[in-house]
Amino acid sequence: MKSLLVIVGPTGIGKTDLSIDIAKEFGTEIISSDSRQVYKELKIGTAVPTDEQLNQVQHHFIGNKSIYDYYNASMFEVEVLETLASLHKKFDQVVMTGGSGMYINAVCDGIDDLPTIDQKLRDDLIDKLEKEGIASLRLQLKMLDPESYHKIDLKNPKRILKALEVSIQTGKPYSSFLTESKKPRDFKIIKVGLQRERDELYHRINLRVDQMVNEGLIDEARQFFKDRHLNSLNTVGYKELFESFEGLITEEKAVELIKRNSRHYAKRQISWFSRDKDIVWFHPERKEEIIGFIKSRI
RNA sequence: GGUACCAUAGCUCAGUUGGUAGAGCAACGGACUGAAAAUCCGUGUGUCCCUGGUUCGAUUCCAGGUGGUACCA
Repeated sequence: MKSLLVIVGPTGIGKTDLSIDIAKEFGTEIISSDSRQVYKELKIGTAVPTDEQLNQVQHHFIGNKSIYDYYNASMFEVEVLETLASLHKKFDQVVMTGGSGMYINAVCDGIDDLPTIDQKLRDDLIDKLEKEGIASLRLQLKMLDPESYHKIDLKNPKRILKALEVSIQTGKPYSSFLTESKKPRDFKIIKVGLQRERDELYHRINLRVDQMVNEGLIDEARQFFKDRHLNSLNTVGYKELFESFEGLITEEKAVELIKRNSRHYAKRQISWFSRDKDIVWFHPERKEEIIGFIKSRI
């Protein structure tokens, strides 16, 4: 049976290097599952693999979209399944690595089918949120979809917006679209998680941010200052620099915040992945053990 | 060497007229179904420098010690 070797872990843990080694070991290619590395304009701040690394192993889903495109986890699911099907014709194993938990889940378990939301409706709801406050949206949700109202986090505007968008556009409650079931996949999924001591991880993150700055992160961000409202640029490493360009904070402070926000991001990833009981955890330097583990499962 | 001041959370510091303590930042824990590097929720984590004294009780008062800072030599 064909398999997908999924390598996960927080930002800065060492996924890229290990994945290349694993892909070489199995003579295969890599699918990136990173919601920001898909944007071709964002290179330094998203820590995409170097040209040298990209030349060693064929990568997919890196720089294949533009920051001006609309993109989401469901689109990622569809596109990856397509790519994976064609890769599996050539390779028994394919590696997938990245830190975007929701994107990974979309590929491994699938997400329920929902309609694409009309941009006008989304804008109107955001407008309503700004003008009338979250309480107004809550009330509307309570009427349109009482089940979601009881289930979702009512303090989180994005959750309420999502449920409302779907309920309004389809005329059916958002909760009625949720099946709470996994989509079957015709390949085996093997999940490897990477972990290190927290201090060590944070040290690596801090160093990597300094390195990004040396490589020209500030210029890269400045280039897209005009596009700072785009969701694709609501990203650690860019949003902090935009604030410094606006004169709200110093550049030095921005770099400090990038480090802190990257650490916070890493923590959120750790929380997300630790819930997945299928993941087997290793230290990134235990390459032989990891390869042995994969071979025992395929 | 002398004098003065200081020593409280990871850091910077506040505070307790004697009843074991708090703020900012940092940190920690969690949620997550199409914007997810997003968004949201929760948590003080402490030999109050050490030893002895006074006291029912000392982080607080007293003495000595240790470390630091400033000034005088």
